[in-house]
Amino acid sequence: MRHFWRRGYHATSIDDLIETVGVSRHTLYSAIGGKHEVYLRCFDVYQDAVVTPAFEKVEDGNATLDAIAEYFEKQIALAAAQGLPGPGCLVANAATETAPHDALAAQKVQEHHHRLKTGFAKVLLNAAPQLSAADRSNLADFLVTSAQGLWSMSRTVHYASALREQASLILSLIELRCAQ
Amino acid sequence: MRHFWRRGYHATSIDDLIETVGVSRHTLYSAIGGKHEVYLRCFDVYQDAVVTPAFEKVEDGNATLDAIAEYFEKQIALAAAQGLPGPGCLVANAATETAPHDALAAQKVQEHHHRLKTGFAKVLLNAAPQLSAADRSNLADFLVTSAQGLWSMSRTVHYASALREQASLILSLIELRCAQ
DNA sequence: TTGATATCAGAACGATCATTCTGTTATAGT
DNA sequence: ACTATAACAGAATGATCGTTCTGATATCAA
Repeated sequence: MRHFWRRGYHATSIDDLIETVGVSRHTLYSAIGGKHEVYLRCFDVYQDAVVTPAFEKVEDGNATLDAIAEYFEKQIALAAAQGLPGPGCLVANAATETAPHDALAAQKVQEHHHRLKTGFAKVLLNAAPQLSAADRSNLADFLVTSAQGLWSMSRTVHYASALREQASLILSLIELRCAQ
Repeated sequence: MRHFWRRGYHATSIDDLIETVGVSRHTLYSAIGGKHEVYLRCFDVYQDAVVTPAFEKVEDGNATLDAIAEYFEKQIALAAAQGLPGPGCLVANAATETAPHDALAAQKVQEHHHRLKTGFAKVLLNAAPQLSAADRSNLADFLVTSAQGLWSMSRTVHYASALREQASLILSLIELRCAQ
């Protein structure tokens, strides 16, 4: 997963995978099936290992905008810990690299976006109940797109501070809109 | 350029290039140098052929927020004309695929981001002169990140309407902030 | 201890990759 | 018309790719 995450699908070879995991070629193929199957399974691993720890507070029924700030901050801190320019987000990377030509990867991306949107929408329902459902839906989509932009940026940027400023600006704009 | 744009660097082969362009292998290598050199030149071609036509109004000294809306709309219309899910933006794709492991590509991405930021900042200076320079700089960065997010989305989304809603929401948030 | 299962290291395969090289043909200047 | 230059098609090369296959080794229940 870490190889696909950092280097992408095409730039990761079977040798990279078996060398890092310490498993034999035969085992990889007999147990999982091949490179593409491994890739697809990585999305599920990524959800459990990376997305859930940072995002589950957002998915809590009583979350506020702070939970979104915490999601951003956790992912930025993770990126900084792994070294910037960093790996970004496995799913965001897949959205640009593989999704347009890989229906199964595209489905994993869609599922992730749906998860994010649902979480963001739940927070917006708490934070700005006066907004229409359509407005909240659009704002949730906006947050998904913003996350996509942020994690793309984290692959080219050298300082976490740039990402933190971006994240806080996104949230301040949301707050401004919610206060309307 | 179109191959790199749509399929990315690793998924594009020399055969793809010479077949599409109608040039011989020998000519490609003697005239340009190799795959990587072709790739790097494509960024310049892309600036002239795609970015400038959509963005030059933003770079005009007297541009308003409408010019940014027009930039978004032109790129969305182009994506829709090429078929969604589309190729997105060559530079945005490079930001996630190659930039982290290719210093020269990373430089092209940086130059593009700087171009966008400078254009956006110029508009903000006209639209909201009461804001501090730091605020305008942050908002310009935000617009760069938003563009990155939008063009990433355009590689997974099936309807241009989703992109148009996103673009208009981004602009409405900017307007809200500028009216403060 | 035996036998079945699982995992191992590594060779082998066909395909594709980027790149270089070999002749041949077209073009353009004199 | 002649010559030099440029572009051509395509073979050849060495490397790497994903995948399959082979035989050896380890694990573990009976």
